Amino acid sequence: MPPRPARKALNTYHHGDLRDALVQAALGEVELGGPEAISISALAKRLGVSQPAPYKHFADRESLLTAVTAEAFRQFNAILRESIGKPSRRSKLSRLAQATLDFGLRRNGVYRLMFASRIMACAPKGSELHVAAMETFELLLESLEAPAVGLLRERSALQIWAALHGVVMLAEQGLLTGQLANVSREELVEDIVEQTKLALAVAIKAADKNGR
Amino acid sequence: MPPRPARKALNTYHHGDLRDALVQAALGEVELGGPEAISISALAKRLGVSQPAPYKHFADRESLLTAVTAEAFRQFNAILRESIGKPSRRSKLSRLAQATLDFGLRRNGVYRLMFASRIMACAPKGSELHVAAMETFELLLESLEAPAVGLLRERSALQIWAALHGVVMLAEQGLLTGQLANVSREELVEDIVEQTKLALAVAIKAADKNGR
DNA sequence: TCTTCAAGTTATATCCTATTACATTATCGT
DNA sequence: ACGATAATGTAATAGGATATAACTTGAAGA
Repeated sequence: MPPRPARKALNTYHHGDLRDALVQAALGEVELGGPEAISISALAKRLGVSQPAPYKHFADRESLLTAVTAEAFRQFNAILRESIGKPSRRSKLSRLAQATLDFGLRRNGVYRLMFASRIMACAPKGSELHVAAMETFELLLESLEAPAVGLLRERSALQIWAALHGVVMLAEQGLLTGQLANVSREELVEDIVEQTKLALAVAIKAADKNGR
Repeated sequence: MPPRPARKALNTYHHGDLRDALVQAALGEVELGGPEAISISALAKRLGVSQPAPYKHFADRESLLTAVTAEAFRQFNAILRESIGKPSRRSKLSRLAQATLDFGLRRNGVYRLMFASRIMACAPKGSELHVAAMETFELLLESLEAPAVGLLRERSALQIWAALHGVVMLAEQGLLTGQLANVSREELVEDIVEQTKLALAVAIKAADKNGR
């Protein structure tokens, strides 16, 4: 029997949905072993097609990685949207931050592909990938429930975003040692959220004072 | 003539200092193309030795990467030490932060190797690499000129460290768009430093109030 | 129906990692 | 000084990955 039911072709010759199957399978590999774990030929074997078949859908390994990264961002965005949406006693920002931490630690291979590979750096503005990544930042801005607007708002968002990344990276790399090892990551993230809110409040007060 | 003067052997057969030459050459490759740019055989060719020669010094590609990463940390530490040391009107913390930003953007391939590859995650405690990385954190703690001690001090250090990483990553990946694109990275880093100091001051005051 | 094109196939070139067996030089004990 | 031995090279080769070229199959529209 064919390795995948396929959407159209039930005969063995045409897979029917190879492009999508490749992206999904690759995402699975990345989840375990990070970006460098993706092997075109291994994926082809796993999906029951010949080794060069993937090249009908992706020009090279890099372009497959790009598609996989874009898909990862879409999945991440869906998770963030859900975390913001559900009612809770905690703030939207706090929920988004915790969801990011969770994603970053649980699916660290994927996270590294998204935020720490050179794939993103090569994505031109307006590309599928760049759009998906920008949407993530939009969600962050949305979750920042504060009266700040414009640059001040973006700066605050950036700072919390940056701090979050850092915690995920450092935690994953075993650099949270010393007394920090005894503090839960959730607590650290809450610290960051609170600190950002505090700084933002101070900045807004200062801006008001100048404004009147 | 031999490609490198070598320390001892002037004959062509023995390179004389291949291990170190490999690490240095690899560091150069990483600087341009990131961790995945390292190729054992390319390095061997570049250094004028046979392709399997490097395997006399490193068991496999990964173990070369580990040595390169450790060397990168030592170089980074030297830069940080210098930045802290030289007199300036700015605070030690600010100088260290700016030096980190500069390193992260200018030598981004190396930076990614240090903070965004899975190499660090595999380094056992006490290894050459882990020791070098811990020293970096020590320097950060040292630069944090504040009366805070113990956990509070470490938490503050972590937060500033995390935020710094985030800015470097996001900047490198072209995610500083919108109005943020018009703000210099140096300014963003200064924001982070100031914010951390503010939060720390608040925390210390709170701790004092509880303590008396 | 017949032509055409997207999506497969086999075969092959090239590059890289890694191992094995062998060669050469450095070092150190006697 | 000399000779054994370890360290550090080389050549040959296996195995796996990316990528391309040329051919094949079947789906879908004129």
